[in-house]
Amino acid sequence: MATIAVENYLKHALLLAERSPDGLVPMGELATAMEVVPGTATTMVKALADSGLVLHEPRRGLRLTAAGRRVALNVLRKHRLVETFLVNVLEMDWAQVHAEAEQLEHAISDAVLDRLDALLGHPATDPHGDPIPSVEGTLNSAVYATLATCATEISLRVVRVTDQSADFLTFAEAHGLRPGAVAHVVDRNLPAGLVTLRRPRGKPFALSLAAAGRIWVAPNEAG
Amino acid sequence: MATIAVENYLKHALLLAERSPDGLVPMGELATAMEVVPGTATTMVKALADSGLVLHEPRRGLRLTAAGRRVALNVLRKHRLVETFLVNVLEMDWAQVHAEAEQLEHAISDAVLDRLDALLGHPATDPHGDPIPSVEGTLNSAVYATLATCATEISLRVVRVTDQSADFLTFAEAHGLRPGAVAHVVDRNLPAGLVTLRRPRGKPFALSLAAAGRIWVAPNEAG
DNA sequence: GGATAGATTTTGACAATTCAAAATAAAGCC
DNA sequence: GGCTTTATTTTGAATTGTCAAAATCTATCC
Ligand SMILES: [Mn+2]
Ligand SMILES: [Mn+2]
Ligand SMILES: [Mn+2]
Ligand SMILES: [Mn+2]
Repeated sequence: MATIAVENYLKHALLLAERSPDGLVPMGELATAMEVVPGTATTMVKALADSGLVLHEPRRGLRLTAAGRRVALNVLRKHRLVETFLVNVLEMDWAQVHAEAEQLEHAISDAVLDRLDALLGHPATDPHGDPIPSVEGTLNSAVYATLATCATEISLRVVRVTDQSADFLTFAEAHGLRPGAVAHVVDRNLPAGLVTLRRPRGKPFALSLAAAGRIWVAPNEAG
Repeated sequence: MATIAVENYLKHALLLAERSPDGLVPMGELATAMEVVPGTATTMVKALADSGLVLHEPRRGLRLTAAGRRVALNVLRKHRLVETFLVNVLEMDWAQVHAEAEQLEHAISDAVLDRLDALLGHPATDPHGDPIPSVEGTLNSAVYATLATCATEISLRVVRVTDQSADFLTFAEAHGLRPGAVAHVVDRNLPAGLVTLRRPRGKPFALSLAAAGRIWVAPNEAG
């Protein structure tokens, strides 16, 4: 059985590898994600390489092996199904559940995972719109436009909020920016770094380009 | 924050202290419960004593302090509420849930605990009839008769099954011996070490005195 | 009252995970 | 090409939790 530390390293390696064209994860990025000093990441990556869970390319970075990816996807599936459970069944605040899931993802057995999945009706995404890996180990990695990059003056549907910080999620929630919400970009002022939004029957409000970039959107078919 | 190991030691210390008249837990019993060699228990108990969670009486045993008891009750509450959730909501096998709760009890925050408690309707006992400590830290330690000691030929209600092993629980379940079930002792043969039971509309069946001692019963008021 | 058996403690060691700080490699810049 | 900056690795040490085996108590039994 993978230890909690091993599960966390592999999960973060997967998330970073997904955002990298060639799947190579620099050591420093992993260390930052894990909130450890670089030397600690090096030590752990070497141990993971010895267990066949990653490939270590010295001074370049690391890659998940098939075995490592399998473990990482299982942990990520647990994380996101737990978040969905905490929000949909226990009615917890979506800004809080990431921290809870960070612990629970290591304590849930595959048997409990299956029951949770059934209870929730086999959801495809978690409360933030993050895709839930399937039991078979496939992960929907579709990329969308964001409020920082999408067309203006057309109706949009929020599909994903890619920031786990409680502050940001509370802000998003306060403005109704949850997956499924409808909105459109009224104006984008690049020099000022501002995006102005409006939701149906709502007042226009502004957010920074950086914040807008964390909200993924699709054209609103029904809009 | 107490580590997982510390939480487990304190929880087992509490369970052993509850079954001891003066609250003194011999080192060997703790070591056996924790499945470690005696020296390991000594080392840990000294560390717990340094943190003010137990009192170490060398060569005699240990006692929980108020602080240690508080932590232990919180872990036990998590354990038993999780078991209840797994059986009542996720519909898992009551023989399986102890092992699952053994992990989950360390991953559940107090916030999640509160929500679970509300979802379950503030239960007083878990699926095995084990009392769930209250938020305030009280633990119902009522002692009942067992099938090995109770009167014969009167209607009984099962109130508790005090064995966490999956094998025993599966056996009990197969004979309908869950808390709430009604049965009576047909015969008790001490030399043979056998107790013969019968459930309403069921065939008589036998079990050992040792097994019978793990099933707690009360007179069946409605019987 | 001393030998003995059983429980407990001590000692020395190891695995896992981490940090601080020094050493090294790579990449980019005159 | 040598110099500088930055990322990575190495080294030495600490912490937590564990075991094996030796040492030490303590209660009990002639
Ligand atoms: Mn985690
Ligand atoms: Mn999420
Ligand atoms: Mn446990
Ligand atoms: Mn129980």
